[in-house]
Amino acid sequence: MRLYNTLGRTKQEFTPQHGNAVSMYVCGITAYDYCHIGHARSAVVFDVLVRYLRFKGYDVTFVRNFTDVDDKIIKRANEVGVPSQEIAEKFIGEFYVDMDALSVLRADVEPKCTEHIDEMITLTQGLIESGHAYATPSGDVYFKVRSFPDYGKLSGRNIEDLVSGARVDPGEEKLDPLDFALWKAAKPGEPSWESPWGLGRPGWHLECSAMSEKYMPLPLDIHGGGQDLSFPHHENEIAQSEAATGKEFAKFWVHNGFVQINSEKMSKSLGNFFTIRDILAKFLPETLRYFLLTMHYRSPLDFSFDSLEEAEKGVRRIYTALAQVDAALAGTKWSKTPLPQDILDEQAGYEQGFVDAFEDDLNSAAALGHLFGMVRLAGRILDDKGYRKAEAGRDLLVRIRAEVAKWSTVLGVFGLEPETFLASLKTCRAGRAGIEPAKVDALLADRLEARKNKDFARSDAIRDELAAMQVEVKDTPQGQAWDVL
RNA sequence: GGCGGCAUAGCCAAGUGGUAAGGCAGAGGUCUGCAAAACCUCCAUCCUCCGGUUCAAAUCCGGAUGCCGCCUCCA
Repeated sequence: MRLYNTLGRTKQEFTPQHGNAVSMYVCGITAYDYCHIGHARSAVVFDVLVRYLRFKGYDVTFVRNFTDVDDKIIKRANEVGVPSQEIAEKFIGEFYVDMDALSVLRADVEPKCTEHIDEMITLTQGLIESGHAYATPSGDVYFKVRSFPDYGKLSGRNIEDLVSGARVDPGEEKLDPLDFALWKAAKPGEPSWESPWGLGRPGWHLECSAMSEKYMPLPLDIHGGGQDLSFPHHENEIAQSEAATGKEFAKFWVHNGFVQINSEKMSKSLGNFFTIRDILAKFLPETLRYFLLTMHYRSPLDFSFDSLEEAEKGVRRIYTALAQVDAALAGTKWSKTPLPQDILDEQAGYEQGFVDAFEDDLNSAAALGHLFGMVRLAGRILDDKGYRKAEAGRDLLVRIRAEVAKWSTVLGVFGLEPETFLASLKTCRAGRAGIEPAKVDALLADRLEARKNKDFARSDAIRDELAAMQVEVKDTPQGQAWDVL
């Protein structure tokens, strides 16, 4: 497959270095708060990448870390008045709740920073010995950026450009403003560990270098993360790891685009901030996951509840079609009517298109287009009285159903029983609209009575009343049904 | 100031130099007591603007305009 590599800024053919094995490291969360929609996007994007690589038959080792000691965690802990480790553990637990809801698979290894202090100390020591880092009198250790000539190769910056933006905070003892902390001397009230430089804790960038190398050989096949991490976090990881090992750190750098609100960055200070829970209070997890896949992973994604509602309609359309296909396949009598070749060709085209889309830089948005094509084709078969009862028509529906099932394992969407999903969706939408099902049922009973008496005026009046409640009545062969308007 | 990204129909959105996927909305139709739902069909001669390269450009190059991101913690 072709993958966009930030290192080089081009799509490149992805081939694992060692046969079938793929090593992939993705920067996980800093556990200090509930996950927001941006975390959801990153998690889903890389989840789909892992699922697709496995689908292609690769043996993927996927490592995703937890940052469980960090300034933000400590700050939060101090506000609440509990140990920082307690905050980290709580939000790691909450991370799993959200990710499980979104069908994001667990990584093979999920290392925590605090469990790899020794590795980080060893790495830092090595960097000091080789002249790439230095300790200060107060017990900090900094990486000497100018000792690493390739610094800036990922983000396309050169050292001179960076000088103007760099700054030294009061109290720092950097030899050069560009240098960044590998190890921070302990301050009162902070968690700390023994080290050759006294009590302290690791800097943020260090952990990914230490943990990725521990679990996978360098160079990594793929290193991923959000676009914002490319500088300075990933740049610093490269500097640390390559300076320490002399090996290339990662072959492919994959970065997902940001989630925006009204084309602006989401941030707590702007008040345009949505957690995964905020969204799942109103929408099904599968709707959110589908929504995230309707845009290419590198594009900025503008989030709004209106777009989510649109996505919800899309998911419903697919599941509704699948339910109808399943119902038709329950039939038993089949004719010998053949299907025209162009219909078979069309289906083959969608199947190929789906693969091609994923092969071209994980283009889930294009792939979903082909899925809709298949579903439309199924609709045409079902709509044709001859085809829907023909063996050839049945075979095509079976083929479409199998294709959807196959891709649902990659997308992590459309894998449920259609009727189960549609029932959940109805409950979800009714809840959002504030509809009381008992009240609806009572009115429907009255309407049924009126219809038995052919009192259509009364029947229609009740229908209007229900419509005012956002309830839409449908008269089906099986009787009355309702849905949310 | 430095680095980078994006501009495609009413809205969302894919698009790898060869003649504009898909979704939502909208219109027509089938069905229905009438509806709704569902399904079918239709819906951009054109891709922000101006130049250029090419037999051929939404796609490549140059310029303009607008929006956004990174350079400080950030998915």
